[in-house]
Amino acid sequence: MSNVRTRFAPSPTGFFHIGSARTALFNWLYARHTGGTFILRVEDTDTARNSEEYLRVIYDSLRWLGMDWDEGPEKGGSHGPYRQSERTGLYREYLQKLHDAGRTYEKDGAVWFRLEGPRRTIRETYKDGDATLDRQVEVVDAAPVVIHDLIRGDVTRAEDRDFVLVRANGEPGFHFVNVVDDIAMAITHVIRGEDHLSNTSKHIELYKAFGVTPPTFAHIPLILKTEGKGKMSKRDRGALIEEYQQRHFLPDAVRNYLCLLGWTPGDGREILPISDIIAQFDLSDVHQGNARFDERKMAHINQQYVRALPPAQIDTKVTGILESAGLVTGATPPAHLRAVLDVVREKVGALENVPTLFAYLLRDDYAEDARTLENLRKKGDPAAKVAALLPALERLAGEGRLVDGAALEAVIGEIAAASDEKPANHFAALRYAVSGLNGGPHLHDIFRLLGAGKVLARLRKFAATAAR
RNA sequence: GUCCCCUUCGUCUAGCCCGGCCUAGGACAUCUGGUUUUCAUCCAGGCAACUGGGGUUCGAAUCCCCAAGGGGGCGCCA
Repeated sequence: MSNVRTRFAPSPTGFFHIGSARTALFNWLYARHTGGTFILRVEDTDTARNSEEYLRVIYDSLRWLGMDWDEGPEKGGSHGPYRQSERTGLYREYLQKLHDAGRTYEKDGAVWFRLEGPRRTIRETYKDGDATLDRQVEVVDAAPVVIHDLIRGDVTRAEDRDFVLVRANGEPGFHFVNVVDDIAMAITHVIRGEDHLSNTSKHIELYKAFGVTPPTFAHIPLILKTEGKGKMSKRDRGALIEEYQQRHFLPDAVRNYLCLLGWTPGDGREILPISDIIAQFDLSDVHQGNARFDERKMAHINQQYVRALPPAQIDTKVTGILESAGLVTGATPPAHLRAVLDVVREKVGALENVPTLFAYLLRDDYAEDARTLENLRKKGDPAAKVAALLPALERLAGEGRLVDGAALEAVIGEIAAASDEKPANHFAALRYAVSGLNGGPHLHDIFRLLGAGKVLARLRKFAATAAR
């Protein structure tokens, strides 16, 4: 055990952003690495965007990614309550301290924090989105403060304007509650996104006003859009953790990838168990530059994790996915399901593709890939090929040898040779006729799983589409 | 506009702190070949970077300065 106390302090917004997940992760990792305490605190001061449902999203996402908290909502702890909406008494108390120290004043119904230093009024242009505003503002020549940052070293910055502590509607503002709670919860390390770095001088001013030594800071790099300008926003593809849950990514894989965004394991491995990551993780090794999100790399890592899964676990996951896609029901014969799983297991990469890749084994109405058909037609009408093969295959079926790979190969080779073509095209035509796809398990495996009746029915149906 | 942070292959990065072992390494992506009569996997190989300019030094990706570029803050959002 150590005295390290980190916290993740999200506000309930209804979604869980990948940047938030990574911030939570680094806090969690550092706490686990040091044997410290990881605290979850919900910053729900903005009552307008607050609901129980939104809180669930946070809890579920954290748990899905395997980040357990030692103190926080649904867990308790000695520094609670852990929802800011339940801590108003504390904020009143701390506001009084600032008031008594003469560091507050009221303006437009809000309570402001008074910076110390000479004041003057300036006129400035300020960019707000696309608009450029021209405004008058009172600035303060406050003494610069130093932010001790484990990732960026000492950062010196002078805050130059007063800020709101309590809004006119009575709700305390972010900077104020954030600092008060970090003090009250005895947070030792504040690990957050670099977008907070400039605001940290406000926080240092508050710590000074309270007469409290600030915690150690660690401002981690941001996650940028895959393409284009700026950081990942919730509208970007891949920005929300929910998406990965829905797409059946493995949480361990997502978490592993997130670790790689802004940090590199010292031993050179990229894919490694969380216990090894915890052992190696340190804030001083976190990068300074922002990282671009790359879903392809995450997909690759995910695939590695899927392939490393024990067969029984793959089966369980695949079955669940097939069930939720309506492909496997109570009516599905268990023996058939087992046989399907045996071939799926060998072929599976991304779990999200399982339904589209294997529907034809479980149902007669399945999607056919138009591009595959198009490509096949470039090498001659595939339906004509199937029609040419049909009599021989029917004969094979009659002998019960349709699933015999060698026999199948011999028959197809013979017919192909007769028309002076490569057998591969005939294989592809048959495959398309029974699966609507251009790849998958061995043809004789597909035939075996479908059974001669279905195979011949599908072949006849497809052969009938041959141009005359 | 202003303040703060950052800058190695297309992307994530190793190396940088403690200059020479860097002909700059790995991974993803991509391309080529092999395995698989398919697809996926797997294997082998290729393409590809020290932002620019000054300095310091016998020697700089590594140290210093400037510029440019990127990111973020400047809200009675968090």
